[in-house]
Parts: sequence; C-alpha cells; structure tokens
Amino acid sequence: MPQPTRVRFAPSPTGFLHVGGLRTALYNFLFARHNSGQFILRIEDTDQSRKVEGAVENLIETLRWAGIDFDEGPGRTGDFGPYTQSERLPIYHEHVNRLVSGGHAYYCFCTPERLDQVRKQQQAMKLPPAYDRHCRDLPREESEKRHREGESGVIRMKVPIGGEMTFEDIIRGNVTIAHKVLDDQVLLKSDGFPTYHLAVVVDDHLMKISHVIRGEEWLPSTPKHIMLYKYFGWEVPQFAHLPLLLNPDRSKLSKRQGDVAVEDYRKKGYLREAIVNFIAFLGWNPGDERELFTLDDLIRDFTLERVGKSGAVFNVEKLNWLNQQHLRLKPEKEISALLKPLLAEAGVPEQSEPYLLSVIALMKERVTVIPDFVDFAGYFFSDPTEYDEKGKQKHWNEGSKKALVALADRLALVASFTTQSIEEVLRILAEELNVSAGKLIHPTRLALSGRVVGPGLFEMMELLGKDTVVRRLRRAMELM
RNA sequence: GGCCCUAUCGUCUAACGGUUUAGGACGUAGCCCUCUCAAGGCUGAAAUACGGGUUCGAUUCCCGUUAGGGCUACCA
Repeated sequence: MPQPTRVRFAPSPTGFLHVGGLRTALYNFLFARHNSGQFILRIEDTDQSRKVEGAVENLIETLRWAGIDFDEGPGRTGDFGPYTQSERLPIYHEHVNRLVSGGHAYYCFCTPERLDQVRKQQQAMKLPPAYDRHCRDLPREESEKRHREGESGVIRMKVPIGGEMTFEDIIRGNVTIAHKVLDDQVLLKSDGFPTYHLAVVVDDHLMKISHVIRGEEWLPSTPKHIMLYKYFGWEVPQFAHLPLLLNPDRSKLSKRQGDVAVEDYRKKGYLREAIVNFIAFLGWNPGDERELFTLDDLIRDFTLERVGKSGAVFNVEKLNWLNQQHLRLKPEKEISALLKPLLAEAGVPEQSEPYLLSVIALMKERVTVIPDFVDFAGYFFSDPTEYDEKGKQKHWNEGSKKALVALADRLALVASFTTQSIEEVLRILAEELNVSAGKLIHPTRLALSGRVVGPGLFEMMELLGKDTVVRRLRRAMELM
C-alpha cells in the first residue's frame, strides 16, 4: 500500500508572502492535487523576535487570492494539528528529550559570548566557523544536574565525526555531504522554542508528510534533517529542492530590485491567473509549446520530474504579456467586477453595467493590467479636459476645426448612431472636402478623447453616443 | 575561506547520445494589416561558458577551469 501523498507549505510569518514563497506553495499545491493528495499549511513561528503581527492572516488571504486552498492548517480542521508551531512546544520538548536519552543530543551551556569568541578565533585562523563541541562530552549526570538547577542552555544534536551522507533529491539526484562539515546544530533554544531543524522534522513526521518540497536554500541542511529522522527511527520522506527565483542581475530575488511581495503585483492590477501561470513557469514547463495555463491545467500537467535545476530570473515583461493573454480570456463581466472598485477610487461616477462591459470589450486588447482601464479610458466616463499637445500640433488647425464643425452638424442629424452610419457620414464629408479620411479621423479622436491613441474611432463614437460626441466636438472648438 | 548546487539566445525554456542548418515564448528589428494605439500575421538578429576526455557520434555522459547562486546563527 503506497503512502498517501501529503505535502505542506511551511512559511514563517515574518511579513508578506514573497513571490518565491508563492511558487513553493503553488508547486506543493499542484503536486498534491495532481496526485490526489493533501496540501497542508503549517506556520513556522519558532522565532519569536521575527514574528510580525497580521502576517498569518495576510499569508492565508494571499494564498486564497491565488486560488491555492489548503486541506489542513490554521483555522481548518485536521487530524494532525495544531498547525502552528508555537502551539506545539510540548511535542518538541518530548521529542528532543528522547534524543537526549538516546544519546543523540546533548545539553550545551556555552554562552553566546563564548560562542562568539570561538567563532572569532576560528575566523582569525581561517578555519570554518563551527561549534567546537565543548559540551558534547559532558557527563550526562553533570549536564542533567546543571539543567535541573536552572542553568541556561540549549540542546544540540550529535553529528557523527567522520563519514558522509548521501541522499536522493527528486530534482537534483544524489547529493553527498561529509559529516565533518556539519555543525552540532542547536535543536532547542534557550527560550524553550525549537529551531527550524527540530520542528520541521518532528512536524513533517507527525503530519505524515510524504514529500518535502522546499527552496534550494535548505539543501545543505537536509543531511541534518535526515540524521534526525534516523535518530528517531522514522521513515525519511522524499525531498525535492526547488531552484531559486532571481533578480535580473541573477542574485537571489530581493526587495530593492523590484517588487517581491505577491501583494504588490496584486495591487498593480495583475490577474491572479497570470501570476499563477507565470510563477509556475519559473522552473517548470510542460515539455511542449503550450504556455497559457489555468490553475486546473497546471494541476493536470504538473510533475516534479519537469522542474528544472537552475535559478530563474523573474522577468516582468513576460508577466505583462501573460497578463494580457489572460485578460483576453477573461469574461468581461469578471473584469468589470475587478475594475469597479478602481473606478470608484478614481472618483468616476457609477456606470451602468452594459456600458462598462462595452468599454471593456473595446479596450481589453489594449491594456496590460486592470488599472490601465482607468488610466487610458477615462474619456469614456467624463469629457476630456486636456488635449494631447503633440496631437494638437499635428492634427489641430483651421482646416480640421472647420471640418469638425461640419461633422458635428451632420452627426447631430443622424437618426441611428451606429458605427456604420458614423463612418459613412465622416467618409462622405471627407470626400466632399476633398481630404483623406485620416484628416478628419485624427482630429476627431483628439477632440473626443483628448488622446491620439485608442480604439477604433467609429466604435468609440457609437459607444459614447450622439449627444456626447456632438457636445465634445463643439466643446473642443473652445478648449483647443 | 569551507561545503553544496547550478551553467542552452538579453529573459523563461525545449532537446532525456544520432530525427538539429539547436525548437518555442517574452523582449527586440523589419514588413503586412490599418483611422491611431494595440491585437493579429509574416520575416530577421540572437545561445549550447571554457578546456580536456568517453564514444563511430556529444547541448546531452565524466573530469577540470571559470562564473553565478545558496548554506556556513540559540533566523527560517
């Protein structure tokens, strides 16, 4: 009977969800769904000093926004809770004590000052910094006594002095690390909290995690984790270490070189579909030439075998393109729902739904993110007050003004104000005036929208309606 | 410094020893379409880091060099 697939995303609540974190969460989620397994959210808040208020709620909300829902986790029932590490302290104490009794871990009473001094000496001697194992061979009775008497200290794991460890990573194959480069890692801090290394192993085992899918930064410490599994006598899960996400200069993706919080992209008006699609492709591909994927498509096709090994640069240009693609696929009604709050915020009076839908239909192939509708299509909601300077120089002169006066007069008489009839009126006028249609089209667009770019003029005019068109045409005479 | 990982167009990537004049996408250049801008279509420039092996044959396997990244905390 094969083990059921159970994976987890285990962030620490130190701020906003990072795009790298989102990708780790996404891959875990996709892997779980693809294999009909469970996806668990666990909060790793063992560092009291780095805790950020509201970070957990923010994290969950961002995952929810992205469409990544978890089966077990904080605020959800599950058989393996609690899912927040700070609520599991007794579990870690019990387990670390087992390690001490078994001779696999020991009390260490070295002060931070001594540790610091040792490190400095090692550095001065150009030795690799590591704990000098000062307390490793303290007699058990002595250390138990000192502990009982309340002496402050930590518990460290005992790493074998010689030998090496080889483990298999689904993405990277065999990785070998010599025991001698491994430190006697602290497992339990003096504040009674476990370190990541203890907590992750205990929880992954207790929560029956089958595959540990996490960032590459954990690769060097994986041997310590495996060692702990062995010390406990537990079965070791499978590991998959994901390549890192990079800045354009190929350093680890960070603030300062652009936005790294998923929330930032959300605020900029990127679609969740585009973000998810884009993030998924940073390190994974389906093996063929398809690029447009919905979350369901990803679930269907995602496998760890097709995840790459090398870091991927987060390239906004491609995200923009993907966002455009998803925007085109998205029903106008949904775009409208996303757009309305932005319009309200910009002070645009409430529009009727059919009108808004028509504006979206006309503009959606010309925008990259949702706020572009507000920035580029404001003239659909109010008369222009400014006119493009270059456009004025190019298209606005006595001739065009005169022509537009005539155009306004004729349009005012049109009974059925449709794209076709408007175009007919304009082209006939152009012919009569013996000028090219462009000589009327460009100044008309300028007068109606204040801009030199935009959707097809006749469609735009139909949508604006006769009254508005005639009014703006006449108004432009005075304003320009 | 030590250890580990990685290395195909500017970027994301395909190729799992031969079907390859190394394919696609973004971006970029040009053309077409056209009332502008987009969208769309077509065309172009653009890569196997370097050096050794192994092999009849290496982008693909091995070694080294170089470069980049990660780790090296009582942070995760």
